Amino acid sequence: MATREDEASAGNRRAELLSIAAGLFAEKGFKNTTVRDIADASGIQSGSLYHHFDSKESMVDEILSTFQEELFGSYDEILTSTDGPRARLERAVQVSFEAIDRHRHEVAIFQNEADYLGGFERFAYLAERNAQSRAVWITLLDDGVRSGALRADLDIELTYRFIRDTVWVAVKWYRPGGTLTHAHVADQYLHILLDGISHG
Amino acid sequence: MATREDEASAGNRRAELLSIAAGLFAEKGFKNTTVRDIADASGIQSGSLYHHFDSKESMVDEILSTFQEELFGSYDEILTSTDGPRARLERAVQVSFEAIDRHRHEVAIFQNEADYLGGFERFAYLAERNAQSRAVWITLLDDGVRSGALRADLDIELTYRFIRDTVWVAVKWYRPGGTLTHAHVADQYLHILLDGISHG
DNA sequence: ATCCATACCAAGCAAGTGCTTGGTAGGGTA
DNA sequence: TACCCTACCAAGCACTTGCTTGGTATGGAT
Repeated sequence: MATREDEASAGNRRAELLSIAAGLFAEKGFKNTTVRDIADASGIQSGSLYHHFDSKESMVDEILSTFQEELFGSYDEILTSTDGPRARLERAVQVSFEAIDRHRHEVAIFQNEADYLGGFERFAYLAERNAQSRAVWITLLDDGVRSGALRADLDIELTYRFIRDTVWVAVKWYRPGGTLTHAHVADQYLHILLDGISHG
Repeated sequence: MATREDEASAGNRRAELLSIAAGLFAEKGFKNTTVRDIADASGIQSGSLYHHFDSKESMVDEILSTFQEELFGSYDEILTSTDGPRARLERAVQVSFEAIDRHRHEVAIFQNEADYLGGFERFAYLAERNAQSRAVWITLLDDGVRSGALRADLDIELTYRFIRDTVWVAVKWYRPGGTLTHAHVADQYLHILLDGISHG
């Protein structure tokens, strides 16, 4: 019978391999990363990966779905909070930059591969998550306009796209442990987004 | 001896094949597009591509370098113009959205593949172009702050990244011929960037 | 001592990859 | 007529790809 330690160590090895794979997928792209790349980086043979995982696809599947479950948990907390519209918008931005800080590989994979992977039935949930994310931001922006916190003449759809794009694309240059903290980047970004860069 | 018509028709076929390749590279990625994909889309055999081009790499090379030559020509015009700092910043944003409108495949390829291709000596110019682009925006932002057109407390480096990212990432969703014109998108974007989305 | 699950290796297969080769149809040139 | 250039085809080569197979070492449970 498997003890708790066995499962933990088995889970650890799985998690370790997934983490290595995530780094490679993020850096080189999913299709451009071979199972031999992952195996080499893990110090094992390529065939040995198939003891832990069904396929290369199932690896990226597990990486993405696990991450998204956590991220959308955070969004749900914001939507159900009692904070004001502006505070909730700020919180959503901060949470997103936190995600980039803590799960940059996962964010990068989602940004780079969602289009390609979305073509497979198995990854249909990626499109659903996209729609869910859009709903979150549109809600926050609508509430902001209705409450008077945001300009009434905003093009909500375009504003949503600009926010989404600017937030997530930061994964291309943000590096945890550098001089910029994710909180600082979020602050600066919110300053630009809310007040603009123009003088006065 | 080759007549002018021969060269034109030869050039046309080349350009046609390059355009088809650019569409596929943009849609599926460079590595993920096979020479057979390009050949099929062109209605010829894969081997026949090698009558026109040395390699798959040389195709994407020609696509990217041609586009960048044109784009940076536009940036140079802005830098040498006599307009004020704010007008030049607006013009740079507009020119960039025009590029997305007219050369979305090329922009998409550059956005998606610059990291991967940049690893090859042949594509070292991509990094140079990136530095050149950064110099353009930093100059415009510096001039803006010095002239008083932009806030004095701006984090120039972060602002540059936000502008660059937001402008170019629009290639992921902008489609020419849709309800949104590139000029409208540029206007809305500048409105957000310069004045912010906050009320008052 | 026996058993068994975990984690791995060594070898290789079928499909797909970029690219090469030898050849041909057709239209202009000398 | 003889020649040549452009644009292509048909076939295939060397290599890489994801994945499979049959086996082994290790360590804990019975």
